[in-house]
Amino acid sequence: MVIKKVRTRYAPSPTGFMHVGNLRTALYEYLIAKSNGGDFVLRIEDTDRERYVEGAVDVIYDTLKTAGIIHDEGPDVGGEFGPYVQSERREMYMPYAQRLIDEGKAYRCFCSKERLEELSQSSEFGGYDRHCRDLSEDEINEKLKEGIPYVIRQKMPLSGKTTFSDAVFGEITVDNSELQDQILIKADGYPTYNFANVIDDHTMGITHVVRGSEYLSSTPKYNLLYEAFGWEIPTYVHLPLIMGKNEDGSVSKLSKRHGSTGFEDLIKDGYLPEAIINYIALLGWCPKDNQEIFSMKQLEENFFIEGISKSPAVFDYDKLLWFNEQYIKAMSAEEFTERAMPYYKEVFGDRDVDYSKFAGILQQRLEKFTDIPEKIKFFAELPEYEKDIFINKKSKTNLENAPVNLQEAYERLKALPNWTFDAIHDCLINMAVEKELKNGTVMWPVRIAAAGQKVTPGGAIEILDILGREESLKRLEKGLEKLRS
RNA sequence: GGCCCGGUGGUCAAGUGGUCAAGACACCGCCCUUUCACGGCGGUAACACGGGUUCAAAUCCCGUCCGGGUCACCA
Repeated sequence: MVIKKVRTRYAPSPTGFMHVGNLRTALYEYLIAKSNGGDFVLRIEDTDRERYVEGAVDVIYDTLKTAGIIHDEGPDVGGEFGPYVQSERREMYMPYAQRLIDEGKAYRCFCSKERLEELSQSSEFGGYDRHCRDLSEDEINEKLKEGIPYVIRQKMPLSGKTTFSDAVFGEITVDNSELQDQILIKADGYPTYNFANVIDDHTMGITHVVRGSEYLSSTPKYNLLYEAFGWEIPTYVHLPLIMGKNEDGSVSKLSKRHGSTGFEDLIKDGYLPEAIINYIALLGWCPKDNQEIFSMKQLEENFFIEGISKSPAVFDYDKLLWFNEQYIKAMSAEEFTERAMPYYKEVFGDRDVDYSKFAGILQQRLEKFTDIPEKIKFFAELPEYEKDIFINKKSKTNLENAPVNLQEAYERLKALPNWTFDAIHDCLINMAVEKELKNGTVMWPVRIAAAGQKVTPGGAIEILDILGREESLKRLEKGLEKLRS
C-alpha cells in the first residue's frame, strides 16, 4: 500500500470576517496535516462576485498569520497545484462537466427558474422533477439552437442507498431517493460550490476533507461525484459545530448576539491569539492526557483525529478568559511590558513614566490587557474619594486612628534618604512593629491616600514606589487634609 | 415536515461492559495576605427518559423526548 502524503485545505470565502468557527476549522485542517507530516493548503473561494469585499483576502492572510496557522501552498506563496484562487480556475470546471454529459452521467436542464419555483411550491416532488433528465437528442439540439439557457445537472441514482464513512461520525447511509439531481454548472457557466469543491480538492490532491458538520448531509452528493469520475474518495472529517448560549438557556449556532465571534473582535476585546487558538483547539477535541495548555507546536505534535468530539460545543467566554490569564502570567516581564505598552500610553500619553515596575503589580492579576487602563489610571491622576474608605474592619482602621497613623507614616516616609521599594518597605513595617500595630493598620490608610480607591493592583509599598517621593508625599498630605475635614 | 447527526455536573470534557463516574472553567467555603488578585486546600453539582441484552450497562440494541444540522442556479 502506498502511503500518500496528507494534504488538507482551508477554503474560505473572502467576506472580510473570520468567524471563530471557521478559524477552528482552519486550525484542525492545519493540525491534521502537520500531525501527519503533511501539507496545509489555502484556497480562496471567491466565485461569488456579489459578496466581494475589498481587502477581504488580506483579512484571511492576517488572521492566519497572527494565529500562527501557516499554509504551505496558497495564492501568496504559490505551489505546484495552482492557481489557488478559484476565480482563476474558472476554465477548469466545464470540461469535467462535459465529460459527465458524454458519459451519460449528467445532462443539460433547460427548465426556467419560474418552473422550478412552482415545483418547490407544489411540494409534490419535493423539489426538481427531473423533467429534462431524459430529453431526446433532438429535443436537446432544438433547445440549444433556440439559445435557451441551461444548467448542467448530475444524474443521481433513482434507487438504492449511498454510504460513506466519516472519520469522526463513522458510517452514514442515506437513501438515494433523498438526493436531487444536483446542479454542477450554473446558467452563467460558473460551477456551483459543491462541484468546484470536488474538482479542486481532487486536482489539488487533497486527502482529508475537513469541514463543519453542516456539510454532513450533503456529503453523499460529493461522494457520488467522486464515484462518477472514478476518483478516490478522500477521508472525510466533519467537525462538530460551535454553539452559543442564549439568554433563555437554549443554544444555537454561535453568532453575534452571543458576544464577539470574529477573530479580530476577540483580539480587540483583549484576548491573545495564543489563548484563542489554545481554547478553540480544545473546543471539540481532547488530548489523550487531558493537558490544557498547548503551544501551537505541542498541538502539532499531539493532535489526532480520533480525539475529535461528535457533539456540538458551547463557546464559553469564561474559559477563554482563563486561558488568556494563563498566557499573561506565563509571559516574561519584558514581553508583558512590550505588549502592555499601548495600554500604558492610553493612560499616560506622552508623559515620561518608568513603566518597568508595572508588570510586577499587574501581571499576576490581569485577565486581559484591555483592563490595564482602568487598573492604573489612578497613578496618572488621584481620583476623587470619600474619606470613609479609610475605614476597614479587617485592618482595624477607622476615622480616629487613620489620621494618627497616616501622619506618623507620612513623617517617617518624608525623612527617608532614599525612595526605594526596600526603604519604603522597611520604613512602614518597622513602624508597625514599633507601634505594635497590625501591618494593615499602617498600610491601609497609606494605600488609600496614595491611590484614592479601595481596590488597587499592588499594595501600599508598590504604589508609593511607582508614584515616586514627590507625588506620594503630596497625595498623603491630601489624605491627611481630607481626614481632618 | 422528510432525511442526517448528537444527548455525561451550569460550560468544556475523560470514559468504550465491572471506576466510590476523572480533570478543567465557573460557583461556594477555608487558608495565605497591607486591599484586590495570585497561590494552596476543600466543597456543591452529571450519565435525558423508558424498555430490553447481560452475572454486570454511561458504555450494546429498540422506542420516546430534547437539541442541532440539512433540504438553493449561496458559499
